[in-house]
Amino acid sequence: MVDTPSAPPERKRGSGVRLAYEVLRDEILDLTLPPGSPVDEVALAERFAMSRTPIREALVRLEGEGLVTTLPNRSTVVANIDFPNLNAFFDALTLMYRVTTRLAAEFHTPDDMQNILARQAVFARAVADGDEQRMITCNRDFHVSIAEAGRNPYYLQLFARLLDEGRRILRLYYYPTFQPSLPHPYITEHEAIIAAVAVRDVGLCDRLAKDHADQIVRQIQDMIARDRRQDIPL
Amino acid sequence: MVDTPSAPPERKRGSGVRLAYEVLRDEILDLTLPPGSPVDEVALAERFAMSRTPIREALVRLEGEGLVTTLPNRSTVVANIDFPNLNAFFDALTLMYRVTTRLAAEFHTPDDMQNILARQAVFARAVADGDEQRMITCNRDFHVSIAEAGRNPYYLQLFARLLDEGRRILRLYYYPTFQPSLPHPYITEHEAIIAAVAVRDVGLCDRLAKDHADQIVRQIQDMIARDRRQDIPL
DNA sequence: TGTATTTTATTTGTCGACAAGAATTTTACG
DNA sequence: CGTAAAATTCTTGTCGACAAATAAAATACA
Repeated sequence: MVDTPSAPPERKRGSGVRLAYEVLRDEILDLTLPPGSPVDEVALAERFAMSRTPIREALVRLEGEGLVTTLPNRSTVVANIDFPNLNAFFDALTLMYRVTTRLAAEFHTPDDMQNILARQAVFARAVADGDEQRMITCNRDFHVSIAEAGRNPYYLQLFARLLDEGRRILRLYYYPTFQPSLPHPYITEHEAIIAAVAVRDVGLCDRLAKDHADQIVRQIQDMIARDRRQDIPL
Repeated sequence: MVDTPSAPPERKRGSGVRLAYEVLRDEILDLTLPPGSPVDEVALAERFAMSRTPIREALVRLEGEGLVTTLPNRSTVVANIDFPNLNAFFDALTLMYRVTTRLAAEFHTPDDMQNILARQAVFARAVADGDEQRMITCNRDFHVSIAEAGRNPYYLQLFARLLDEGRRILRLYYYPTFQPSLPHPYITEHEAIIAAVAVRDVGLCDRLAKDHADQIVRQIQDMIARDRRQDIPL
């Protein structure tokens, strides 16, 4: 570890919690920190070269978002993925796809459309590169940008949380299903959604969002089913 | 203030944050701490007879729920009610009423029904007593119990947050609209919802929940409109 | 007297340390 | 050799203190 041993705190005041929060959050969603793994405060404090106090505040924030679970007086662990309630997740995810896209059709501004198009371009590049990781996060960012155009912070927050949880699930079960050279179905679906939002066709947005969500849900379910078959050798 | 001056910390370890969190949360939703009022860490530390550290962790939690806003390196204040986006609030609230009641019809167990009936009884008692405060919180608890029966933690969390925000808004604008001796419309509406949930009539639940939500939204809008007319003397 | 600048004061963000509680290991005893 | 009790280690929850950043007050100056 080549860090600066004698350096005084080379970090801006107040940025400590955010740093720890963002890094931990990313590592949890990446599964770099797999579900159930213990989160040691002192180890993190050493790693980020800061005291335990900002680490704890970052953990409190992560607990509020359901990404870690704190056992009182015992260790805090990375939250498990709630498989028993997976259909609740699918249900909420589908609904949020629909309502955010509908609202985007109603309330988007020209700036929103530019933002959405930019995200879609980044996503398309990730698909072209065949980079699964970036595909997942860019897909998330694309739909978040649509939700932002819908201007409902309550939906936006829940939707973002659901998309993040989906990121964990996808990363856990991902198998390369699509040939990278063929046009990715998400690309064309995204383009259809963009067009429907642009012309403010609420009904069409609802249908397209539902189809998109259903496809993603089906994809995840297929991956899980395939995985389960391997797991259970009765 | 009759507190124990020389007493050593007469409080269980680990209960400090929860105590501060719950009290502050209640006072914010009560408008005992009105929106925009500053939250002084040292004053709270003295008041709760604890160090600033647990106070800060409670504030981080509250910030995660959007109940306080932290200006970096500056004071943290009780979050304002977002009037410009009030229709976003109404939209989300109505949707959550609908989906949670629908899911309750699908998935409720006998225990859930008992719980729901108990909450309704408590609510009815608050109505009979004409206690507006308890009416608001008991109404919240009633709908939360329905959402719990729906078994979707994502909806439950958002719904609870929306109902809490509604508690603040109602407390801000409440005028006694109903004669306490007459049967309160919410009572009969609740009873209709309970019956529809019990017989698992999803469609009826959806309609009743929507009507109920619409009525609450209209009530709030009326109160705000009445208030605005007084405020603006052009 | 009004404005700009320095000084003071207040409040936050962070730190190191200590004590309580739980998990683990060691010891005692059958 | 196995089980129960005691001691130890380890991690967390809390505390008091210090320094940075901001706000407020005081001072200088036109």
